[in-house]
Amino acid sequence: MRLATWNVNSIRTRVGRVVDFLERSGTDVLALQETKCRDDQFPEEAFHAAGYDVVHHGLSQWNGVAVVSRLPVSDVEVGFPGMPTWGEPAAAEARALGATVDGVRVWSLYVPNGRELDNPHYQYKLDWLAGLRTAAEGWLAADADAPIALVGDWNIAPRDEDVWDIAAFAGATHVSPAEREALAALTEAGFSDVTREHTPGAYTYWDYQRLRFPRNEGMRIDLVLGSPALAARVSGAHIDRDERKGKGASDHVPVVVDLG
DNA sequence: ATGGTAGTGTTACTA
Repeated sequence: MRLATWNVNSIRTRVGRVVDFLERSGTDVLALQETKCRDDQFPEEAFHAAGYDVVHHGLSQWNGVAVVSRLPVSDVEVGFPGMPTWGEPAAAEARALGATVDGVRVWSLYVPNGRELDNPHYQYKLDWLAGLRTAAEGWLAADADAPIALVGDWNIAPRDEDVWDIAAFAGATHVSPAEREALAALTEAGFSDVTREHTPGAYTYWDYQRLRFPRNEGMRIDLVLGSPALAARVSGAHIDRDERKGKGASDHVPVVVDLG
C-alpha cells in the first residue's frame, strides 16, 4: 500500500494538482491537511471520477483534514479523544481525522502552528500534542500490534538539520525545546519517524515569501510517525519535491511511504 | 530599505 500525506493549502484551489499527483504517483491513501473548506464545499466529484473515496472534516475556511482512498475506508473518527479546544467560545478545530484502510489506522493531523513563543497559540500547540500523545498511548495499550500511522503537518522540525539555518530560527516556534520534547514524547510512546532515513536532507515545506524555494530554504515539518507494527512494514519513502514547482503550488509537498 | 506570498473572504486573519 502506498500512503502519502500533503498539506495542500486549499483543496478547492489545488484539486487538479492533487488528482494528478494521485494518478501519477499511484498513491492508494492520501491524508490531506489545510483543505480550507467546509464539508459541503469539498470538491469530491473530481476524486470520485479518479476512483477515490473522500472522508473530510472541515468547519470553516481554516484548517480542514481529509483521507482520500481508492481502497475501502472504515471507522472514521473526527478528532482524537481529549483533543484540546481553541477560541472563544472554546471549540474543537478541524485538525484530526482518523480512518482505517486495509487494516492500517491512518490519522490525518494538522498540528497547531503556535505562532510565537509568547502567544497563547503556542501553549495550545503543546497541549494539543500532549493530548495526542495520551490518546496514542491508549491506542497502543489496547493493541500493541496495531499498525497506526500518525501523518500530517506537525509544524515542528525535529532536529536542527531539518531547517536550512537553525540560526534563523532563534526564538522562533517549530524548533523550540518544548515542541521537540512534545514530539519526542510520541516517540517514547512507541511512534517513530519512519521517513527520515529514506529522505536525508530533504525538506517538505518552503515559505512562499523571500524566494525560500529557489534558495532551498525549507523545513522538514511534514512527518509520518508509525507504531511498531507500522514501522516494520515500511519498505521505502520519498518526498515529491517537484510538487513545489510551478504556478499554483502548495507551500508543502507530498511525503510518500510504501508499506509492504 | 526592516525587504514579501498565498488563500479565504473582506479591508482582517492565518500561515
